Amino acid sequence: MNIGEASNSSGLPAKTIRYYEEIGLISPDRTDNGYRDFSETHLHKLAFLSRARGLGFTIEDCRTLMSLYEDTGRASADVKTMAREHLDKMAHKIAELKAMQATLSELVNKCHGDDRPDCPILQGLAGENTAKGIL
Amino acid sequence: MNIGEASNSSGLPAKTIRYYEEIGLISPDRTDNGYRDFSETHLHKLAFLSRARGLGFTIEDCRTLMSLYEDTGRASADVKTMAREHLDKMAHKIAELKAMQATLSELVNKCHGDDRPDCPILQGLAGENTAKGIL
DNA sequence: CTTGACCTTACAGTCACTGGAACCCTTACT
DNA sequence: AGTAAGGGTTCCAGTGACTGTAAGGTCAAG
Repeated sequence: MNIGEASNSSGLPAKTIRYYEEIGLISPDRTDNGYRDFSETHLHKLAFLSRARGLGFTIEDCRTLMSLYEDTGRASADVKTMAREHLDKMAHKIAELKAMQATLSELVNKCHGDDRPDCPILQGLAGENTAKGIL
Repeated sequence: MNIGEASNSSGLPAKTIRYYEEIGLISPDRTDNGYRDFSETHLHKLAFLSRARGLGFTIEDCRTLMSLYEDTGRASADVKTMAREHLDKMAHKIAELKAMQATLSELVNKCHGDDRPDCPILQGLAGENTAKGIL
């Protein structure tokens, strides 16, 4: 199976699959003409990577997760620890985004948004309403 | 005022301020010895940039926001539009993260996390529970 | 025999910094 | 006058995870 089909099957762009090979996440065979040749096992790995990336794990996390997956003697605690650390990071990121969202929403609500230059958003960015403690 | 003080005053690392100069976001003067020299106006701009970046606006957004800030004939509608587009992106990002969080949480809850190899998290990543429609 | 759709590599670009090397300037202390 | 600490300067490379592009090889159909 060549890279186009592997791409369709995994949902990963062909470019990404080549990149994954370059960094050693996957090692497809080669046919005589030099084309990459993906087996079912390779497709399985690509799907695994696609899901792990889709959950926001870093490439290095994916590398670790793959090796845990292939290590039948792993301890599930190790996987759970990684996952929880990742959940912590996500929660942190969400909180950060929500804080930004709250601040900007407040400024947006104050801005009449017409053709006049008066603009609470710019004033907020310029620090002109520190008294109100928004930013 | 040299770059160290400008950094303290704005909260931006000196390296970042140099970078902002490099990309034309700010143009401090120079003293005879070649050191950057920041005026009050420059500090004001740096604080503006720091707040805008802190709200997640991209560098290019910051460039636009700065020029709107300096254009006393601007229409507040233009600023509001940018801000709303940014809010949309943030909302989208938050939703994405929450979806990941929900999926991974579910897997984590199923994982006993001990020294045995059986691991629903890895099974999920491997696509072994598509029947349950988690991933 | 050519067209079009595939595949290959290699290199540059993205975004917003960050780290590091090598060097210059200023101030304080001996 | 020497020196050491703690500024500052430039330039280049690296980060993460791709993505774009150029230049070219391969394959199946008409």
